Amino acid sequence: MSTTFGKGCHLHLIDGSAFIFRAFHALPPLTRRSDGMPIGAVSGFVNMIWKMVEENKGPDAPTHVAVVFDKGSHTFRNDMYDAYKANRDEMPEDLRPQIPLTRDATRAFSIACLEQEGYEADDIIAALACQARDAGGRVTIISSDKDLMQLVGGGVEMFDAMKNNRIGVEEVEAKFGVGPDRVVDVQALAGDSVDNIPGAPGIGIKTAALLINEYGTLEELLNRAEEIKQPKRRQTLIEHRDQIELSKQLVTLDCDTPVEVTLDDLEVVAPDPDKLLSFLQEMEFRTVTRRVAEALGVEAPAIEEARSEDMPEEEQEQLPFVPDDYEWVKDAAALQGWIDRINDRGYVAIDTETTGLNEMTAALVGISLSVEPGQACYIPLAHHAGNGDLFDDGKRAEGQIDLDTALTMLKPVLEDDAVLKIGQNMKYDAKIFARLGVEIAPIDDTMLMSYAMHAGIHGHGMDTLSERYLGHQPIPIKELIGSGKSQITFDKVEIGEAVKYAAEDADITLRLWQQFKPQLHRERVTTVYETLERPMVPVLKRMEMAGIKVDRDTLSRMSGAFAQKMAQLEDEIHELAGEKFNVGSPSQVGEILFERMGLDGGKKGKTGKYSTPADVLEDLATTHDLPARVLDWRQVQKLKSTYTDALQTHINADTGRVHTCYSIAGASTGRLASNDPNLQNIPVRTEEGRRIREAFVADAGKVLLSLDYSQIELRILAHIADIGALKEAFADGLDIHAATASEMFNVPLDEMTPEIRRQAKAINFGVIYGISGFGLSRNLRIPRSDAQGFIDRYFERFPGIKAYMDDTVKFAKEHGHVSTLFGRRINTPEINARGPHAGFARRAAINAPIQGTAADIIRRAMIRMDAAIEGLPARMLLQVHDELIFEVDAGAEDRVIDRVREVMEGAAMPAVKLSVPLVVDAGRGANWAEAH
DNA sequence: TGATTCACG
DNA sequence: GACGTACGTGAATCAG
Repeated sequence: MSTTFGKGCHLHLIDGSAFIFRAFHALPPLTRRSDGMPIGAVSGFVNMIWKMVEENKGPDAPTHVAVVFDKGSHTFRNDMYDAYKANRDEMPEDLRPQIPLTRDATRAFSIACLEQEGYEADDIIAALACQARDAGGRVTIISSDKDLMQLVGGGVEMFDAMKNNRIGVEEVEAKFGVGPDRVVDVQALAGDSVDNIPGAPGIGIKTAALLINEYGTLEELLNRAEEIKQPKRRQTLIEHRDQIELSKQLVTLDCDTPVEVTLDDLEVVAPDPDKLLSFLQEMEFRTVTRRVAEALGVEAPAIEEARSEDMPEEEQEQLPFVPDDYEWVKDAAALQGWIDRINDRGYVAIDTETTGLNEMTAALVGISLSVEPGQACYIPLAHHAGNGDLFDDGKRAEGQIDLDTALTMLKPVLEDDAVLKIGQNMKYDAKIFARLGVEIAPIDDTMLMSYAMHAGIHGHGMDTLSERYLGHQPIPIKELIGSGKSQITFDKVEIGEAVKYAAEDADITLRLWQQFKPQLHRERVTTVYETLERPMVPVLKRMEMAGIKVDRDTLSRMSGAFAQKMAQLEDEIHELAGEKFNVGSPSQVGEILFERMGLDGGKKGKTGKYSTPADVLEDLATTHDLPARVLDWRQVQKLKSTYTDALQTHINADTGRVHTCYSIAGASTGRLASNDPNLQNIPVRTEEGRRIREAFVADAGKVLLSLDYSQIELRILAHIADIGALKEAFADGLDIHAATASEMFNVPLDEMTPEIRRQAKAINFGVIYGISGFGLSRNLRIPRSDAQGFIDRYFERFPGIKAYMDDTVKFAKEHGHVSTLFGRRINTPEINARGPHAGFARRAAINAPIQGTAADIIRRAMIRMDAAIEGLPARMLLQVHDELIFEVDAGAEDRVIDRVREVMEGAAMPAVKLSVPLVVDAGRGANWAEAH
């Protein structure tokens, strides 16, 4: 059995200590039910280890594996430098007792568990990685710690398990600006605040990389420090030479660290089910116990517990999933049996299978139902006998009910007010049924329930929810229909297989519903679900099915013109460059600009390629023609490919209209998202782009109306943060940006200049986004210190803003979420993270209540709109975050505008009484360009 | 498939 | 003291 480590072997070294800290900080505090012992970090650690085990089963599976931990707080580095890691916080009280348990967990998985007094995990990892590499094997270090990046190369790479990123030589170069072999030199110069490595004061990674690349090595640099031109750098390097050399010693990992094991000791061993499961049972990890047992093919041990009200549902015992138990409904009698059961119950989980993802064109293939966990059926309606290949004669498969018969039988139940229909993403099924003349109602939707509770934590697709809350991975659709070119439609799937897949979906949906329903109350989001999520389903269903008329000829003409212009620009660009290249390739553009032409400002991205975003090209365009032409080319190319070409393909053959699909649970803030096609990003900011809106037209004899909220987010900010000056300006109907400018810069309104107003406008927007001096300076293209000055002044004049920001962040840190004025919850799981994403999470938390409240308001307006315009010859077609588009009979415009405006302006009431007025602007025209 | 770029609010 | 930063989306394209 035992082999000697060598060529063909693959060693996985898991940075256990890093795993534990990430688990501890990423997860909510969790305690063992029987005795209250904190076990959140152990749980996260176990899940991560299990994930590594499960995900590394392929041909690239490790042959050897170890989890490596830090041991003790005193290492040989402290002897060299007593301030080493001195700024580390004490280990949190809740974490300390969990440390030994993570060792137990590792051993329970039958994985080697390594730690050595006086050494850090990094040292052991380094020694083993070197040994394995030298023996001709491959090594993957599972960690994202930059201190380990020096080891990369020559068969050693890293893997960031959180981000699922491989870290190879290129990634290291992207981070440090030098190869792995010189990483320690850069680290020695740049230092590290986290580990308290001093480095050279005033020198960061960028500068360090620059110096090392120029001089080759740190030693060479220090020896020739006198030659450095910049006086400050020269002085720093000479003065702090000792400190820099010490830093290098501190960060350097030693391949010769004595380790107490050999590589052969680390050979992968299959876990012993008894040992592993009894550990998991002892920890009382229900979900992972079940999952592991399932994977190992043994029965999960029971975990004793008293079912109690406050116990999270996801931890409760549940029935296994047994695909063979699902029923294939072959005739009307069997279907009647299910209908009787549904009527008895008063509810049913339902799912439809169709030939495609587009509800406007897909055909119904079958329906699945479930009324009790574990019990579900599939009613095939339009399956083919063959599999779509050459020998397929297109015959109907046996054992199916006729579609009309089935629908006639089901329609009374599906439309019965007394029977609740439960689905996952019900808008989809409701649209399919609507096309067949069935108006399904009332409904519940597990996707929307999850969204009300878990927005910001994870997605809300069925696979995610099932894995997370039922501990069960559903049969992947790919196993039935394949993927890519050879993909088949569901009607070609053999019915026996379809039953297992489709009925399972109904089963899962029902189980999720049973779990989520009481949770909504506990999480205090029932009102959000019932007033802001669920009612959107019929509203959006109608809008999407209505679609908007798009004139193909207009688009086609524009495409032609754009093609000509692109060709012309391309010639000019090649001429200017003196060679032909792909203008559509940012990296090739970068090479031309920054290498051939030798322009400054070239930045490389993660992939080591030049990056050439518009703002960079704009700067270059002031002095050169080529970047200006590239910008022009890109604009035209965007308009053509994304809009004038692509939109034509979305025109429905039957209706002649474009039917977008809104995702209700897509954006974490409560906004809708529009896709296939996205009609929320049709150009408007440039004259050329705006003309695309001319292709969105009203039907004959009709007119398009556009009504949009004026400055809704700033108004909400003024209300929430209670800014008197802003509220007064809104109440008086002033130009808000001019009023802000006036207040900030002491300029009377009648002396306001466009430039000053522009700056105030940028600040107003910046505040909504969680402003920073850097961001504002880049936006306004002014020095950072000036930008910071503006912000300081803004906070001084409107102190409520700063208070709002601080309070919001504080709330998020304490509760893990923020809320809108209407109670919508946006979770902020990253808010307590450290490192670069901390800033993102902070700004997102500041923005979410504002953006989310605006989203809630327009949702409320949309939900009331159908009743409000009933009897008027008008249909609501589109929503673009703060704008609604209607199609109305010519002549009815004024009446509709009055009614719609009233609903929109009063949409917050009565739930929230805003202290600022909401104002709605209206436009009308034969097309969207005119109406806007 | 991920990175880059750019369209919108 | 340095680092990297506006918030939220979807889609097309390049390149590996």
